Amino acid sequence: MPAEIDIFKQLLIALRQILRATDRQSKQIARETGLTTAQFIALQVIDAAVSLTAGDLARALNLGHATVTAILSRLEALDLISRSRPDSDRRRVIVQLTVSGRGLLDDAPRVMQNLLEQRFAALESWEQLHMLGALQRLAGLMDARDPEAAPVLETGSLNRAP
Amino acid sequence: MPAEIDIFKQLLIALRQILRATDRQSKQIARETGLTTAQFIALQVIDAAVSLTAGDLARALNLGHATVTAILSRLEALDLISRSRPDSDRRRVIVQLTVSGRGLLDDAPRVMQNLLEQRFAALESWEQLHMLGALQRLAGLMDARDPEAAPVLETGSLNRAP
DNA sequence: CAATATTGTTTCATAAATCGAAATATAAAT
DNA sequence: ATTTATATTTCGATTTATGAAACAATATTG
Repeated sequence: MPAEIDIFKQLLIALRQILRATDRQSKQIARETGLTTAQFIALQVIDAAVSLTAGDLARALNLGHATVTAILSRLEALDLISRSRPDSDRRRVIVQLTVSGRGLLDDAPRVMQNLLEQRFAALESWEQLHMLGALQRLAGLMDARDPEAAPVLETGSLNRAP
Repeated sequence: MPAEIDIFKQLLIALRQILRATDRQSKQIARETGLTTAQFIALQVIDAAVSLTAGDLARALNLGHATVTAILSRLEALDLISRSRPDSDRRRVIVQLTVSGRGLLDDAPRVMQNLLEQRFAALESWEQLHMLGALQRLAGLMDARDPEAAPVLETGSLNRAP
């Protein structure tokens, strides 16, 4: 039985490495754009979503509503996002990128992601699929609910606009 | 070429799912132990390392020295860690878990990790290796340096004590 | 219809995280 | 002995983060 435990430990080690790399990346890019990490990540999530409310954002970031309100206020003051209340339900606040916000993201030096993309593209096709399968499987396993229900399109309302 | 891009996008989606799940997990456990997220994660890293200094910790967490000093001071005030200057080099501060610190980690409800461990253990052996291989490969790809140099034991001085 | 409950966001107060720059202390180098 | 480099802390200032309470709009239901 020691073998199984060891494999799991190694899995956690690899996972931590990935987490660390991702974290480092976010912080670096945030610094280069002049934003804080939280602000930059929020901006990315807003960009990735077709349409989302303040509450959606709080859920997506695992943050409290109050925290998100503060972050949004700063991003709004920087003219990177806009808030508006839809007539359909005037309690909601829908959040959107402004032109400046989109510009910032477009200009953001995505060196790390591009590097990963390049390296990934250099892999054999079968290995890409392999890796994707493994990651999706893992994501399913980490889901608090049914591990078999690993819906690829499960990101809240986070389907990128075309 | 659209196929390759799509696979990469899906990879990023799965990655974000994993990141989100991990984040949610950390926050939940931290709350249940009465610590903040930053404090709990720091404690985990300290635990995982055989021996580490304040600077090591800052590096491992991708945080500034000043930040780590503050976190350590709070953990020390809670009697969860201890600081000491070794005679060999009295500039350094080596950080260690106290008995209480170890106790807290042992008692911490690791439900999510246990859940993952269970589900992972339920996989076929070949699939475990599969997944591990894919994760290690990905971790290598995300390394800012040479992607081929994906040393499994590359965690700074973070090799868990036996 | 009106009273009530629910939902979504913001305000408020407070603690902690975060950073850069400067200060301090030790070690290493010349 | 000076100088240079390393390691941590202190200081000051902003941002993050949270829960509770306040508000506003919608939904429910009696």
